[in-house]
Amino acid sequence: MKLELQIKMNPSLYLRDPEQSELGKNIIKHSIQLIHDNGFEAFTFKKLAESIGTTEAGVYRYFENKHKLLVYIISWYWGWIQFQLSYQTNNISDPTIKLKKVITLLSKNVEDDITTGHVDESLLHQILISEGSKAYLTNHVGKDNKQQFFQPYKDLCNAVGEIILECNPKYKYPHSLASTIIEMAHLQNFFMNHLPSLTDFSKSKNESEIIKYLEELVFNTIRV
Amino acid sequence: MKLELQIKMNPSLYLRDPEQSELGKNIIKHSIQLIHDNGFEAFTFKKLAESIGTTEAGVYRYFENKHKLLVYIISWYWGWIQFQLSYQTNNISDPTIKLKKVITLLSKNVEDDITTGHVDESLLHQILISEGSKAYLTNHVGKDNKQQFFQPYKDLCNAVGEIILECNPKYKYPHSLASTIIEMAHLQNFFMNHLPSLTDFSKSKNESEIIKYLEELVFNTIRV
DNA sequence: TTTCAAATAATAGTATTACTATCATAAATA
DNA sequence: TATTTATGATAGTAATACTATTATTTGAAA
Repeated sequence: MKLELQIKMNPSLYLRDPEQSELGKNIIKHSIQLIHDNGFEAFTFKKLAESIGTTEAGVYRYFENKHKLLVYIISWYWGWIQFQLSYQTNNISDPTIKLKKVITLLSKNVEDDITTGHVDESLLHQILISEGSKAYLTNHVGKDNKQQFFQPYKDLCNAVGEIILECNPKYKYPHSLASTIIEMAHLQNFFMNHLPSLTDFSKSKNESEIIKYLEELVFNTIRV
Repeated sequence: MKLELQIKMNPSLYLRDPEQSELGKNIIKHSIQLIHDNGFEAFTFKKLAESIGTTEAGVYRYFENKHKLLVYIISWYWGWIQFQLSYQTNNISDPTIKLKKVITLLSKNVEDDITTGHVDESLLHQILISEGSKAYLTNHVGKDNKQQFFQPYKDLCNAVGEIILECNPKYKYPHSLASTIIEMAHLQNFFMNHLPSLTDFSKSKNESEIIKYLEELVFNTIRV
């Protein structure tokens, strides 16, 4: 028997559930590849359809527009990270170790998880770095938020906030620090690779330095 | 005699210098207003031209495309912030006070600077919060970087890094911490207003809380 | 086995966007 | 006065982001 990890998605994100058909799974798989390769701006449903071997109309039956598709795969990623987090911190009682696991999980280049057939988590991680903030940096963020599009991100932020509070129950900014960790794990990675003078990791280009930087930042600020 | 602040811009960003004509200044002024009001995605040269009372072709004589125009106004903003920074920290010797000034300058809602006729810095500050990262989160970041499009941002990051080193010459991540401060001053503001559960400032929606959060973060991490 | 509904494929069409090109005119300058 | 330069007016193109229609396939219920 094969174990398959299923992540529950917000149905408002899609018109037809892409997990339920081959075409749907192909849409997810090829979207991830194309957005990774050419960036979200250059990504169109026409190119996606060509890459799959279907038609534009076929894609539109699954997703209203490319923004919802982006939010879908990003939500999927946060759901997967949330699962990794609870899996990896299971049975660990020391909150400091848990928090270090969080930082590492968010910063380190991910390996493809074979239990999720059509999703390449390594590519997804790269997409999150370059395109992640485009999910919410829009004019319609309020509307999207009302439809719970960002729930997986918020859930993760809450979970990380909880761990921060376990480390120091008196710390006043657990959610802000959590969102700072999450965002900076990605942004410092982007800077390291594309605008290295905005970081201090230029020579090695290794995520372990980002982890050190973030650990120092986080543990110095919560140990007041 | 009227004092006018002129910020020197990278000529590769424009085809014709917008500072040198009324139409050019109008392009900057109305771009800022439109991008602020509707977001960068909804912003088009056609709408801009209509808003000014010129034609699309007229705008294209100044800027090759809307992305370069965005990078232009963002660069302008960083240049202006850099000037504010050196002006406000002039004659201050205590690096701790300087660094606090930096955090406040980046976090606090800006007031319109009357010495810059056609630019509304308050709107620009809002644009930086919602659209700032779109300047570099592109496929062509490497090409843009080679053309020095992000020099004003890097210069600011360096200047802040210098102040951090004045506070603690042994601190290992001055540039990463500088870029973290700059980015988080904006991002926490965005979250506070649009996704409040990612922060701990929900009730007040006041920038002074972001300042407190960042000060605690920064001074705890550099005082090792 | 038929039948019937659902999913998909094939094709066409529209409004908008992101440009490029051309030509006339007005203003500035030599 | 001649001439360069900026602007205005208009047109046109390829691509994007969709919507609509019809035909075909597939797979499950009757």
